Amino acid sequence: VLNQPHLYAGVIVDIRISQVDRMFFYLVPESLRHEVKIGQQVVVPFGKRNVNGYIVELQEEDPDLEGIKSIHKICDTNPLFTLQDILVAKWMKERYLCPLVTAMQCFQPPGTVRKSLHLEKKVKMLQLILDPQQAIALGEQLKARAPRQYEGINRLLDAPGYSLLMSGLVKEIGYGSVKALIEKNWVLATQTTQRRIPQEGLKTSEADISSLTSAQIEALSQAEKVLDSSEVKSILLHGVTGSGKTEVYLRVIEAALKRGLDAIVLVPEISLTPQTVGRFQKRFGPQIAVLHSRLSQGERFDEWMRLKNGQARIAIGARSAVFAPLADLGLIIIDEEHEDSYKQDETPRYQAKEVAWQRLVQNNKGRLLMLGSATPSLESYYQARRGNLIYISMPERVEKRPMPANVIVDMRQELLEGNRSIFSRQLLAKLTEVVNNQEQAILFLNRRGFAQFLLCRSCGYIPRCPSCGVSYTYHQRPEYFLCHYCDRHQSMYAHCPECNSRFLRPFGMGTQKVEEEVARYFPNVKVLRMDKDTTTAKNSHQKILQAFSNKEADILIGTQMVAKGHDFPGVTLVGVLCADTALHFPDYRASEKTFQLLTQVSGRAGRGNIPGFVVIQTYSPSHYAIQAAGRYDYSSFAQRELNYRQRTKYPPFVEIARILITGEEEKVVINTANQLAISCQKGLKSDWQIIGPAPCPLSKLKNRFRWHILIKGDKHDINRVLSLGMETDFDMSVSVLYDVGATSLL
DNA sequence: AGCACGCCGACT
DNA sequence: GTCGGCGTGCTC
Repeated sequence: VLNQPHLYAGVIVDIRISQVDRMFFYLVPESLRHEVKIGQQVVVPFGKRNVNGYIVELQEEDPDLEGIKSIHKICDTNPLFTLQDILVAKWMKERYLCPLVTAMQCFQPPGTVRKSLHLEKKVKMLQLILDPQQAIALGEQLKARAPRQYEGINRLLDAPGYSLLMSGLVKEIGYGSVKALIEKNWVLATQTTQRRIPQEGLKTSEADISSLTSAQIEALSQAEKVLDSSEVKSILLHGVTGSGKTEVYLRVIEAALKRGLDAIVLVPEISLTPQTVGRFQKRFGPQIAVLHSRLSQGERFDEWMRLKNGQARIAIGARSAVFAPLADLGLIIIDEEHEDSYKQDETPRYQAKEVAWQRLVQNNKGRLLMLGSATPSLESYYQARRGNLIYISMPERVEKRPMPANVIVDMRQELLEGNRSIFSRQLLAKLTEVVNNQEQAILFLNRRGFAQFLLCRSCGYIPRCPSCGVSYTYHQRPEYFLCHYCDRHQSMYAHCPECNSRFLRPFGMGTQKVEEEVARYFPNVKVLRMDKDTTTAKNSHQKILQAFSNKEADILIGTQMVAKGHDFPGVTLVGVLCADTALHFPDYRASEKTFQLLTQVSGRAGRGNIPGFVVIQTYSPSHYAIQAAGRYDYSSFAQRELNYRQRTKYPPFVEIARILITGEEEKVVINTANQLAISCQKGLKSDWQIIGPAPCPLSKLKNRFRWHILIKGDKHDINRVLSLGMETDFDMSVSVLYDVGATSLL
C-alpha cells in the first residue's frame, strides 16, 4: 500500500471577531477523506470546545503546525457554499473590511446563521443494474407471473439514468415487489442525498415584439447581445416613470432563461408589494422564488431551498436576495438602482450593486447586470458617460401619456405678500378644485430633518460650511452652527448675511401640523396621514395606502414613504409643501436626493385618465435641482451636479469611507478618533483627504457618544488606508466601525 | 467569542 | 490560608 499523503483543510471558524478571522488548519480524518469538499460546513475543535466552521481550502501539503487537530464532523455532504460564493465573500472581506465569516454567512439560507445545519434529507434511490436489453428480455418473462415487478422494470427503463426515488416506486408497485427486484440483484438500492433537480424546459410563448415601444425593443436587443457574448456587462436602463421598465425586465429574464441562465431581481423592500411580485409570478409561475422579509422564517427557508435545488430559477427580493443560491447565475436586475436601501447599514456593510457585479464576474460567459431607474444615481450615470456601462434611455411613457404639468411656487414671495400659511395661494386654489371635483390629492412633507437648519424666509439663504459645501446644522443653547462633516463652527448670525433680514428661522414642520392646517381650510374633507407615528403597527403601511386607493379619503399627507411603489389612479394633484427640507439636508447628495424625490413624486400624479398637476413650494425656486426637476430634465441636472461633485471632490470622483467611533466617555471617543485620524493620515496619497473627526449628526445615541471621520480616496485603494486604522490599538471602552462607500452619516 | 492563566482583596 | 475579581492571551 502506497503511503498516501494526508489531506488538510483550511477552515474559517464561526466566531465574529477580528482576532480569529483567518484560516485555521485541520487534518481531514481518513474516514472523511472521500466526503470532504470545499464549501462544506463542519464542526471542529477550537480551543477547549467545538465550534462551527466552513472549509475554504483543501491541500495535501502539510501546514507543519504543532498539535494540529482533526475535523470533528461534516454537516452536509453537499457543500453549503460554492467556490464562487467563497471568492465573492473574500472580495467582500477586502472591500468592506468585514470578517470573512460574516460575508460567507450572507450566502446561508435565511434564519440558519450560527447554527449547525443539516439541510439534506437522506433519500433511497433505486438503480437498474442490468443492461437495458437484458432488462427488457427478463421483464417479458415476468409479465405473466409478476406483473408488478414487470411494471417496476418498465418504470426504471423510462426513468432518466434508469434510476428512481425508492419511495415513489414503492408507492406504485408495493414494497414486496421492490424488495424482490433488489434480491434478484437486478436493481441496486443506494442511500443518497437529494440532488439538484434537472431544469425543466421553459414553456414560453415566442416573444411578441409588436406591443413594445421602440425603446423597449432596443433595450431588449442590447440585453440579448450581452447575454450572447462572452463578457460581463452592465446596462443602465434610464426610463421615466411609466415607460415600461418592468416589461423589459420580464423579457430579459425570458431571454436569460432560454439561454440556460438563472436570474435575480432586486427591488427595494418598500416596492416588494403583492402587485410587483404578482406581475413576475404571472409570467414565470413556480419558477419564481420570493425572498421577502414579511414571509415567515420557514417560508423564506423553503423559497431558498427551491432555488438551491433548482426548482426555481428566478429569485426576487430586497437587498439580501443578491446572495440567492443560483447555480447558473447569468442575470441580475436591480430596479430603482439609485435607492440607498441597496447599501446594508450593518456588518457586512455591502452595496448590493457591487456584490451583484462581483457575483457575475466570477463566471465569464455572457452575464448581465441591468440597473433600472427613472433617476439614475450619479455614480451609474457617470459610469455610463464614460462608456463603462451601456446606457439606454426610455424617455417616453407608454401610450405617450404626458408627464404631469407643474408649477414651482416661490414661498419668499408668499411671505412678502403677507401669506404666512404653509399653503401657497396656488396650492390652496388647486386643492379646492380637487376637493370640489371629488378627485384626490397627495401632500408631501419630504423627510423630516433630524437636525435643524436655519433658513432665511425672506431670501431663502441657508448657512453652509465653506469647506465641505453641506449645510450647517443649527444648535441651540448656546446658539451656533456646526458642520457634521469637518467639525467647523460658526457663531450665530443676528441678521441674514445675504439680505440682512431678521427672518432667520429654524426650519421644520410635522405632518401633524399639516393635518391641522388642512382641517382648518377644508373641515369636511377626509384626510389620511402616513408617517413614522402612524405606520409602526404591522401592515399599517399597506392598510393606509389601500384605504386611500379605495378612495376612503380625499387627501393623503405623508413623508417620502408615500412616493414609492404605489399607483393611485384617482390622484390628480400632488403638493410638495417644502422642497427645501431635502435640499438642505446636511449631506453632499442633498441636491441629487431632492431631484429624485421631486421626480418620483410627480410620477404619482395623473396616472389615470385625468392629467395630473404638481405644485412644488420652495424658498429656493431657482436652485438647479428644483428647476431641472420641474422641467423633467435629468441630463442637465446631472451635468450640473457632476460639475459640482468634481469641483468639491465628492463621489463619483472620489470614494468616501467613514470610520465611526462610539463610547460612553466622550473624551475617550474624541481621543480615539484623533488617534485613528493620525494613523490613517500615514496612508494618504497627496490628493486624498481626511475630514474631521467631527461629532455625528446624532452625536449621542443610547448613552454613547458618536464621532466620525470621513476619508476621501480612491475606490481601489481606500481600504488600505482603513487597514492602517484597524491596526492601531485603542481604549477597549470604545467601539470602532468602518464603512466603505458610506452614504448615511447618522 | 469563550475559556484559560494569573496575580491581588476580604471571607469561612 | 483560599475563594474570586476580571485583565490579557490564545485558539489550527
